[in-house]
Amino acid sequence: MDAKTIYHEILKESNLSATRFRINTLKEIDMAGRPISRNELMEKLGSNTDRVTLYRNLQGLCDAGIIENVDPEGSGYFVMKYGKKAHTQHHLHFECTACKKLYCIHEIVGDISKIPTGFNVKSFYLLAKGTCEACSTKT
Amino acid sequence: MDAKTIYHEILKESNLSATRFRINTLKEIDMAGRPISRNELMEKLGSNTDRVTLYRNLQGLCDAGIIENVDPEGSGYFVMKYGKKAHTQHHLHFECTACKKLYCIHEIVGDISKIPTGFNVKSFYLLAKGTCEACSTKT
DNA sequence: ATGTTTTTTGCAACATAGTTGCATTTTCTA
DNA sequence: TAGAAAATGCAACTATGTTGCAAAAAACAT
Repeated sequence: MDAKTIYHEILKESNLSATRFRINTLKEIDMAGRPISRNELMEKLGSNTDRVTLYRNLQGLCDAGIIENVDPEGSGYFVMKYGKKAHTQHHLHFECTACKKLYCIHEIVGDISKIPTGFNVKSFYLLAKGTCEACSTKT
Repeated sequence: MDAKTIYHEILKESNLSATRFRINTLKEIDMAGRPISRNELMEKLGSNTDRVTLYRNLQGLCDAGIIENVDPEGSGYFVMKYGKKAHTQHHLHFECTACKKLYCIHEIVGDISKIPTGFNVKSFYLLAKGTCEACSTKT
């Protein structure tokens, strides 16, 4: 089963049409192996990619539970949910302001249960910003 | 000493001109008593308020250390820093998606020290979203 | 208090991010 | 493979944030 067929299967399992656009999008997200931004996706998919179609498909893939947006505050960072070790929501994400990459820091987690009663929590994010080791050591 | 004079003094201490715009802006932020968004500020200051001037002044007031943006990820929530109990950065903020108000949840704090070495941390945020008690109980 | 200098304001224009509607194309189904 | 259903790509629009500059306001020296 080649790569194209894998994503075809994933889409079919969620009752989504296996369009070329969706297959290419999933392939790029999966190959990145880390949460990837819309802008980086645009670059990988080709600069002539339609912005609207990308927005709509990323939203649709999130709704279907195939991918996940781990940083809905900014412009979004998307990661595969399917078939990988669960990308649990409540660890820290570190965004490098230089290279724009997002790192998962599993050493720091949040405990929603300590939020006072009365608040109806829908989402919970831990985010740090700064420069990663690679960017910090550049001259 | 009336209210206007108080803000005049605060501005002068930071070597900022005590303009009507800045005094009104500080008054609204102070009266809110909680972190207030740019949009809410615009409403309070009057819909004919210039967007550019508001952006520039909020930035300037932050730079001067008079106010603080507790959510620089989204569109920003501003709170008085001066003369109040310190608004420490590392507790959770809860944003109500219905009324757009931001609540400080001091029960949950983050521990930056657990971030692995190599990462050069500049900022650190904890954010939850959902509905607050008032909005949750509305029909 | 008044005139001069400096800073701030308000406007026009621009840039980026995200959304909506719709005709055309692609994918699905029988 | 033909018709039905869904997705794509385009134009246009909204919201958010930024830059440059002339006019107005504030600060300052006299």
